[in-house]
Amino acid sequence: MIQDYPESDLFKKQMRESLRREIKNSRAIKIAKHTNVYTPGEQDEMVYFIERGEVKLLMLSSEGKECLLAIHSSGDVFGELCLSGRAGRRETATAMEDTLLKKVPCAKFLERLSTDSLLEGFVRYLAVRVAGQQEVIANLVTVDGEQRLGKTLLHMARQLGDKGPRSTRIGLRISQQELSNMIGTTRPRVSVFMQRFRNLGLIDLSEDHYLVIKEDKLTAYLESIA
Amino acid sequence: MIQDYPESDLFKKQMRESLRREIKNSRAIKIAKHTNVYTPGEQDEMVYFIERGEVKLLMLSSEGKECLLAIHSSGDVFGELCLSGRAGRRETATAMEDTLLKKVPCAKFLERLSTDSLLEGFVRYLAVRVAGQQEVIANLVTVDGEQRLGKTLLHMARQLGDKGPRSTRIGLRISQQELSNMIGTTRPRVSVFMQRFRNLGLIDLSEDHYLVIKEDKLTAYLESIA
DNA sequence: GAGTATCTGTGCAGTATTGGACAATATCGA
DNA sequence: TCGATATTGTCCAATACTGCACAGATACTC
Repeated sequence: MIQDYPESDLFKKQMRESLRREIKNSRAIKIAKHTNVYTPGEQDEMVYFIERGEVKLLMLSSEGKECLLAIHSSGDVFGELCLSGRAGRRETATAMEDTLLKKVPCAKFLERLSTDSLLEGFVRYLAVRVAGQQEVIANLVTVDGEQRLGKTLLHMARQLGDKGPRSTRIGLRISQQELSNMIGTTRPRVSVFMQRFRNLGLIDLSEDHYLVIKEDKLTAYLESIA
Repeated sequence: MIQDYPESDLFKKQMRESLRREIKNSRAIKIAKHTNVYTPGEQDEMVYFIERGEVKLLMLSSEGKECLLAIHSSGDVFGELCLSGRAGRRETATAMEDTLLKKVPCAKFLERLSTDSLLEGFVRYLAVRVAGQQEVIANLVTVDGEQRLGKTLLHMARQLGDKGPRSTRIGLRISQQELSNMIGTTRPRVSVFMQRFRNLGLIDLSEDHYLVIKEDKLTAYLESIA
């Protein structure tokens, strides 16, 4: 089961503050909805910080099928993989809404972490990332589409959701196509599963048509069909 | 396409040396073939260094299906995810052959990296790991079983193989069952694909029955069916 | 070196998934 | 507010995959 990482949340906060010190005088970049921040092969070597908006990371296969790797929202950092030392982006970063970004050269970012004694924290943060991705990989390998969709919804609820007492609302539209590109099935399939979840009361739509996830119920259901 | 990361290789060498300084006086642990180094839930908080042998990391789904996440061989470090700060292992680490390990408490490991000024290098190493896992995820989501098997073989050739002029020999038996647990298909399926690769001369068996991979040909074939 | 366990090749029936298509709905932009 | 665009629900035929089963080949054990 996917869990919260309070230590990592703490670090993200510290990283944010550290980064804000670094970028407070730089101008924010406006990215219009549906436009790219960077594309594969580009060598911008920048780490981005989201002031406002949402950015998704996509990877395209040689046949043009796309995989949605992650959705980042305000306060998040992305593009940090230029730290790997490998030149050239491997993914596309696209704004899902009008977005305000600040950017820092990757070397500067590392320097700043170092001077603020946050390198250990960043190591911890990356270790959490690796662990999380291992879980995603294990899910793709071992469980079926319905289960994967459910877990992905839970994961997004935790990451992007506004937590209520018994449910979590996701204030961002994510199409079935996008969901299918995260879990590796077809869009009609996602439609059927979502329908099923809805009928079972595991998820819901708010009046303003945002997705509401009943975490407890959905978790219980997923365990029951495991 | 999966690529080499020379920077990361350099760091791995440095990390190895640093680690050896830390552990040179500690006794190595013998792990017999097919026995576990650690299992899910265990809280050993250790980072392991492989002196000799091979260790595989497995993750089990609730239904008991297993996912093979990685194979590490001599000179590698594993178990470093205890750095995430989250208590308890999430995977099983199993020796594939009789193996000699040394271990360091995770806090000591971090301390050592810090005193040897290797934290930045470790950040880079982890960034490479995250990037590599993203690629694995994208493959699982976007391409079919044959393609995934091919890419996995190429990946293993680079990671574990003895490179020859035109081919790479993998000096470690990996069963079809294990392969199927890496790529998320069934064993008979892997058998068919392997047969096909063999007939097309993309892979081979050495006289001593080890797997030989013709990287160029296999790469070309995978692109041709993409 | 015989016996046992494991691994591989193969076939097949049943099932799940894909990849269209299309109408109905919801959302966006001017 | 209306028309254009994107998203969703649903269906269906073609196909890919699963989950067996079993014989033959290999590798391991004593």
